[in-house]
Amino acid sequence: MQYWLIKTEPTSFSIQDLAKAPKQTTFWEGVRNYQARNFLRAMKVGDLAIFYHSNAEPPAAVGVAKVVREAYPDPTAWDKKSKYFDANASPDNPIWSMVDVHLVEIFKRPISIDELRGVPALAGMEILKRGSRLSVTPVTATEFRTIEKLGLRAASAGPAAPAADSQARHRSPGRSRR
DNA sequence: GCCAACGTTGGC
DNA sequence: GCCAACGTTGGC
Repeated sequence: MQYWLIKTEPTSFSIQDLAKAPKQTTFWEGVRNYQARNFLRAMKVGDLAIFYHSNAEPPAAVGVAKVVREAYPDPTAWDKKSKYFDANASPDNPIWSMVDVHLVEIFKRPISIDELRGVPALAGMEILKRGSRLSVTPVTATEFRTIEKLGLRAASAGPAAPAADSQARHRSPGRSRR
């Protein structure tokens, strides 16, 4: 049993999309990085993954998904109409893999990257490192449980609890670079 | 919109 | 096989 973190841009595919998908299951297609692909191939049925929204406001861990089918060829690689098309891939030489994942739970509140960074037990996580770009990374059992526990804890009363539709918040101008 | 970090590409 | 140029990612 292994734990993972899978990253997606919610404008492309969000955990809400997964909740609405048939059988709340989807193909995790489009991974086009060898290291991430190799992690996909190491996934076993029953493995659990933190579902993370990148390029979101805020970037956050938003739920948990479960691997329900192990790696098999990703056909979008030889679909010329797909944005994931790779001219070097073919049914005979798939190159890229995907897994199927099923929704386990949507967190009661998103755990933002800022909050994750504030948890000492999560300090070693790949996703929190500057310049981390891998869309699939392993996490330890402790990291997984720590994030899940935060996510399942009801939002505390007060302004810190973001409403589900607070996406319209815009960035403040003039932020200084670190 | 900016730009650091990183992977990939291609000339040599 | 090196490495500069280039493209992409993703937090800010």
